[in-house]
Formats: sequence, C-alpha cells, structure tokens
Amino acid sequence: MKWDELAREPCSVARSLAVIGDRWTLMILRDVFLGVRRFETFQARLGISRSIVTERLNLLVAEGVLERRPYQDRPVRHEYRLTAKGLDLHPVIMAIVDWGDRHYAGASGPPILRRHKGCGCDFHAVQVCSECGDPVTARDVEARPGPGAAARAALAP
Amino acid sequence: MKWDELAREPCSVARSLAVIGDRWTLMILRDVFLGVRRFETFQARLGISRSIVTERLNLLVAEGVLERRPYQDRPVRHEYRLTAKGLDLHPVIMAIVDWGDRHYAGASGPPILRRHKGCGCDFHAVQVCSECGDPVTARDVEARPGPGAAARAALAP
DNA sequence: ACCCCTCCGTTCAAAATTCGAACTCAGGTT
DNA sequence: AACCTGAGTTCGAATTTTGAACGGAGGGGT
Repeated sequence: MKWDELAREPCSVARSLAVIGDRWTLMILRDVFLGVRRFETFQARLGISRSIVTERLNLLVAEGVLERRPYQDRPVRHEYRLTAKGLDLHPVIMAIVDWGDRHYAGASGPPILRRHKGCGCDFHAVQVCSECGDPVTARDVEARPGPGAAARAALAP
Repeated sequence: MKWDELAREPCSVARSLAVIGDRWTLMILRDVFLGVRRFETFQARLGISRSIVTERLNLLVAEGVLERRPYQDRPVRHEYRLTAKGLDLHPVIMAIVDWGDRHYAGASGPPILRRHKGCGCDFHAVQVCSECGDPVTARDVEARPGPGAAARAALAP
C-alpha cells in the first residue's frame, strides 16, 4: 500500500494517519499545542529541512487542521493556528504524552507538567467510556464492523 | 534533527514518536489491537514491503511493546503479542480512531463500532482529568516545565 | 521420492523521500 | 549601503521504501 492510498481505506485509523501519521507532522502538532505559530519557530525547534516544514504545514492547512492567517502587513506575515478540527486532535497528543511520561520519563519525572485549569491539579489524561464513564482498557473493548464498513475479508486467524 | 535523535529529546511526545511515530508502525499497532499476531497477516493487510514489516516488528520487540513468542514447533513459528507496555498504547489508538470517526467517517457512519464490555454500549473514547474526572480540552490545559526537563531556551514569541 | 505449499524472513536494484545548504524576495534597521 | 528577519523555494546528495525475487525449514499429496 502506498501512503496516499491510506486515506481511502475503510478505517478511521488509516484515514487519520494519512493526515497526521507522518514522521514530523505529529511533532509539529505537539509544538502547535504548546503555542508555536510561526514557520521559523517550527523549523528551528525541530531542526528539519525547511522544505519539509513547508510541505507538512501546507498539508495540515489543506486538511483543515491548521489555518494560515496574516498577523501583519508590510511585509505580510502569516501564522498557523489550530482550527476546531485541529483542536480535536488534543486527545491524540495527550495520549502520546501520557505513554511517554509513563515509559520514558527518567527517575526525575516527566519533562513537562500539565495543570488542569478546571480543578487546578497537575494531571494526566485518562480515557473513559462515553456511555458509562468508566475507564477503558484494551481488554474491555469488542470491535465489530460498523455501518461505514465496506465488505472486506474476515480477519485472518 | 535526525529521526533517531528524537529519543534523546527531553519531551515525552518526541520519545514516544521515536518508537511509534513511524508511517507504518501505528498501522501495525492498529492491527495488533484488532488481534493480528502473525508476520504474514501484517504484511498482507498492509500491503507493504516485507522488509519494512520485519524492521518495524523488530523495533517494537526491541522496545518492549511487542513480545515474540513461539506458538508451535517443527517448524518453529512465532507470533507477536502486546506486552503490558504495548497495551498501554491503547488510548493512543483510540484517540486516533475517535478523531477519524469524527472527521472522516462518511454519512453512513464509522467503519468499526466498539462495544464497552463493562456497560455493553457502543462507545467512543473520552479523555478526562485524572484528578477531577472532568473532560479535558486543549483550552483547559496549562503546560510548564516539569522535574525531568533539561534547561532549554524559552518558547519563542 | 518428488513436487508443491506455507510461514517468515533476506537480498538487491530502482524509485521516492529527506537532508543540507544555498538562494530568493520583500521589507526593516543601522 | 550593508545587514537582518521571516517565509519560503531550489536542487544535488544521502537515506528510505518499494517491489520482486530468493531461501529455508518443514508439511502434505501422490
């Protein structure tokens, strides 16, 4: 399978990854959620080729995850901001943060603390069931084809 | 920045992505969480180069996300199963699923439904604060350097 | 014995992607 | 005039990924 065919798979993971599943795109999104908005800042923080920054930002804008808007004239400069669709990616980043904090933080603790403004506490993200509110683990979930599924061979043994 | 330098960044997102942030690794993990365990099945479902499957599975085993264990002798055959560390990635996959369901499902609905065994309902994942249990959105979070942070230049303006 | 099949890889040339560094362009500063 | 900044673009070289063939250890049928 080629990368761009992913978007046409009948699978929400595949379709999401076609947009955000790139090597550097998730790093750019990390920075966006930390408040970075400018081309130069992305490039400097990530230390990657400028052409890659250009390409990834363009894709995210084309997909409606980021919005490119001018913040000054003469000379015109643009900044990249999260759209509502982009803000919906927050749980993805937080889930990744949580896994990293749990398995790759050193003895001194996580490199970044996050405070929940609602209660004022430092927290980590917990995933719960939308219906009953109980925490969800991998063992608690049963998957089956849904209404948007195309006919497809059964899962091999 | 080169890809393998990511692992040495003082950032949980970077360190996680050094392991799972690859084009195909997350697709392999999707399949693992759906019950796929065998080399042939990964390769057939993803339709990618066998050498990539080999390399990605080896990395996931080396990182302790998957475990390679024999399931028969003569000839010896191995299967790949999630370790406890691997099971901890479930929220990451579920967060990606949720975003895809929300923004890329067609009119007919999501391609896969997931039932929570605890309450028996079809559900989607919701992220809540570990301390107060309220849902968390991007706007509710304030990040600041934590104990594991290295000295680093302040966030550019 | 002989031939074909399965599972799990390895090898290797060709194609695609990424890197690094230089270049552009529009305007601002000293 | 000379230099600086922000936001890219260009392009040859280095690295990855692909596709397709090959290998090997055993199983099954005839």
